[in-house]
Amino acid sequence: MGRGRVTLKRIENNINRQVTFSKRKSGLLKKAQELSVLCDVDVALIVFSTKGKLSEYATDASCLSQVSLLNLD
Amino acid sequence: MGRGRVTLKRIENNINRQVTFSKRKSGLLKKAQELSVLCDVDVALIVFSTKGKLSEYATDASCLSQVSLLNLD
DNA sequence: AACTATTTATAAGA
DNA sequence: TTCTTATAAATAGTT
Repeated sequence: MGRGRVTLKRIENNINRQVTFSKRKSGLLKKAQELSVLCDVDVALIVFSTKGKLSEYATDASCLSQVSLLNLD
Repeated sequence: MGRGRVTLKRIENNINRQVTFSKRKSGLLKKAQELSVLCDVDVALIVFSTKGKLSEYATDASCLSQVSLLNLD
């Protein structure tokens, strides 16, 4: 999307990678929420960074609490 | 997207809900994979249906194997 | 952090 | 239900 086509390859520039991460993480969370509401299903999504869990989303609280535990190891 | 705007509300028509579920699940999985590759992070995504786990995705195999176990309860 | 040109996703339709 | 197409939504590069 945007001004150029996406190349499925690690973004080497640290700044650009961080910016893209922030933008796309938001988009992914939104899409997950939409799928859940529109189709009446539970969704669990966890995005890790090299330093640990950064973001999570789930429609079912109990499911999320269980999934979250995975990152505590 | 598409021919009309999205209304964040459960799709009541069963056929339409199934079709939308199939399309959007694919899109969500693709986006999750892209985020992982572009930004070099691990992502775990699970989509449940009322009848059980339907789809999963994770960049880290060990993470996925653990997450998958959650649905066996 | 905002903007906007374009790409991508997708709601309807065939 | 797989393919097409018009259009909404996401977003890459820019400011």
